[in-house]
Amino acid sequence: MLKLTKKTDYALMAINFMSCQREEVVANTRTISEIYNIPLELLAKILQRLAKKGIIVSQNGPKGGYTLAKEPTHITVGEVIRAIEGPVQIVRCHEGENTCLQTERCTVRSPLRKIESKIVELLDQITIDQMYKEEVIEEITVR
Amino acid sequence: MLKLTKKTDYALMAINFMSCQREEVVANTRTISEIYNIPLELLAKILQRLAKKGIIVSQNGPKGGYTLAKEPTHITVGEVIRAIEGPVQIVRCHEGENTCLQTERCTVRSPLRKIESKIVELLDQITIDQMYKEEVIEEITVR
DNA sequence: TTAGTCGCCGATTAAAATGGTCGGCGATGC
DNA sequence: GCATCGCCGACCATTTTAATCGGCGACTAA
Repeated sequence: MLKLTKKTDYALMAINFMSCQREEVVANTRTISEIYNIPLELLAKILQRLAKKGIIVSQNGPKGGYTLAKEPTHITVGEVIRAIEGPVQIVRCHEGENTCLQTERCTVRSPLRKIESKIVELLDQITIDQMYKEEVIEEITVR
Repeated sequence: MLKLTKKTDYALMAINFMSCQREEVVANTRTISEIYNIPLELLAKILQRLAKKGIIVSQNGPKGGYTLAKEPTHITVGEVIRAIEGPVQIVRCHEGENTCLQTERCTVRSPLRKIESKIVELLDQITIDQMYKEEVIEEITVR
């Protein structure tokens, strides 16, 4: 269906929240989960994944939580999507791996891959802080 | 996961097949299903949907089948995707309809919609006959 | 130093979307 | 009129996604 998972939505919300905090203010999972009505355990997992991918940093112990690992101007939407969902693939089977029944005569895989790379290019151009500036997105171009 | 369904893959394969036929040659479901190893009943449904959406035309009776309703230069990838999957929505909930728990404070819907429209724009620029010309896709640009 | 807060992780269940199947009907050319 | 094809709705199977549970271990404030 060419759509993002809820996990990705949650991830973007959380990152946006952190980007609105002052530097060095740690955001804990519970707070974010309550503000946005996101199931706590689910959000916890998502944040852990983002931390593992180096997009956010965790701080343990009481008064612990998360902060952004880098400036909102250096985190791209594509990066977040890949952290949560893995690589963007609009068609599932790749050249090597695949065993789908259409393999031999598949006429769509290769052309769709090119379209896919255009989409990835687009997603990698948009940073978190740009997302919230209408004008900016209007002006984004993909070569 | 930001990916197309198999149905869409099948639809594109079928349309590509028809576009390779000479004008006025009807392609029947069984033939296409055998060439590409697509389950017959499933393909049948897909073609019916494409016909209903005016992308292909059906011809009933023995020796019946389908032909393209218009030139391959006038069928876009976006159009085919919408025919099979409905409107492209990278985030599920719309402004009006939605009842999701994050509605009140959702910070991602609106920005993601803008990205979505960029993707749609891209898909609507690529026609079936362009899909198979590498150079062309390389040159596609989204404003 | 220790208790409570919080992150970390794997396994499991529930819900939704997708893929694929079945059976009957209607049109039409031979 | 009958075999061949498209048409259609209902159904089941599979896969993906969403959400939950339970236990562990790290850290730091008191």
